[in-house]
Amino acid sequence: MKSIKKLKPTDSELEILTILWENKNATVRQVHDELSKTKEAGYTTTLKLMQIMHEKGLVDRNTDSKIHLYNPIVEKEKTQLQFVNKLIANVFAGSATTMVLQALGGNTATVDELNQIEAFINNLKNKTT
Amino acid sequence: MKSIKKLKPTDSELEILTILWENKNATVRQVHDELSKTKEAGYTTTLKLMQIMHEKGLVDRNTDSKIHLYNPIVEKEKTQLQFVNKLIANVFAGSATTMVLQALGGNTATVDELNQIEAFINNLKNKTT
DNA sequence: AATTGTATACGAATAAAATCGTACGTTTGT
DNA sequence: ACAAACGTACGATTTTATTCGTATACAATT
Repeated sequence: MKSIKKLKPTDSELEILTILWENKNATVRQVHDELSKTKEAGYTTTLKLMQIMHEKGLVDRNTDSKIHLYNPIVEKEKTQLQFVNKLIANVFAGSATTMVLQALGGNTATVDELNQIEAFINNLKNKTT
Repeated sequence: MKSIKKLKPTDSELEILTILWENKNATVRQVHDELSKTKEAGYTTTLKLMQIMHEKGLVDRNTDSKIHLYNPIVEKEKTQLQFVNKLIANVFAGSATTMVLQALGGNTATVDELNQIEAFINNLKNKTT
C-alpha cells in the first residue's frame, strides 16, 4: 500500500501555512491579501501555490461553493518543530542550546518573555528530577 | 558605486561553510572527503559549489599554489543568526520566544544546558534594567 | 618519456521552486 | 441582459540550486 507522504513545505508554502494557522477557512483572496502585506506577488501565484499545497496534502479545501475555503492539514507545532530541528542539525551542529543562546542574544525579547522562558525552563528541570 | 552584496548561503553551501569553520585553509579534497561522510556527491560537484561560493564572496581562496586553499569569509555567528532570524520570521510569526520554547520542549537539553540558558537570561535581564 | 593520479575550469543537464499569462466560468451591479 | 469584477484551472516560463561530464594542466611514478 501507498505510505503516507512525508511533508516538507517550502519557504513560500510555509508563509501560506502560517496565515492559515491564524485564519481557518480562508479563501485564496484572504491569504493573498495577507501575504501582500509583506511580499510582492501576483494573485495567481498565490493561487497556484495553494493548489500545489493541496496536491501535496498540506492543506485541505472545501469546494462546495465556487469560492474555495482552505484549511491547514499539517499541525503548526509539528511543522515548527520540524524546521527548528532541521536548523539545529544543519546550522548548529546539533546543539539546541547554542541556537537558543544565539536567538536570545540577537533578538529583542521583552522581560516578560524572558520570564516566560525561565518559567518553562524551571518546569523542565522539575520534570527531570 | 556597487554596494556590498547580501550574502545568503544555500543549504549545500552551508554544509561546506560548516566544514570550513572547523578546518581553516582546507582544500577542496579535504572538504569533499568530510562531506562524503554524510552525503553522496561527486568531487567536481563539491568543487563547483566552492567556486560558486567564491564568486558570491562567501569564501576566500589562496591560489598561490596549484592546490587552492579555502577559507570562510562569512562569520559563523553572523550566519547562524541570519538563519535563526529567518526561521523566526517565517515559521514563528516573529516571536523568538515561541521558537525557543519549542526548541527546548522538543529537544533534550541537559540540566547543565538549561542552567546555562538561565544564566544567560539573567544576564540579559540585568542589561535591560 | 610515457603513464597515472590529482588538480582546476567551466559549460551544460537536471531538478526544484516560484511566477505569471491566459482561458474560461460565475456573480454582481447597473 | 450585459458588462465588469472576481473566481479557479493550468500550462509555460523563469529563476535558482544542484549535479556532473569533459577538457586541460601539472606532478609524480615507473
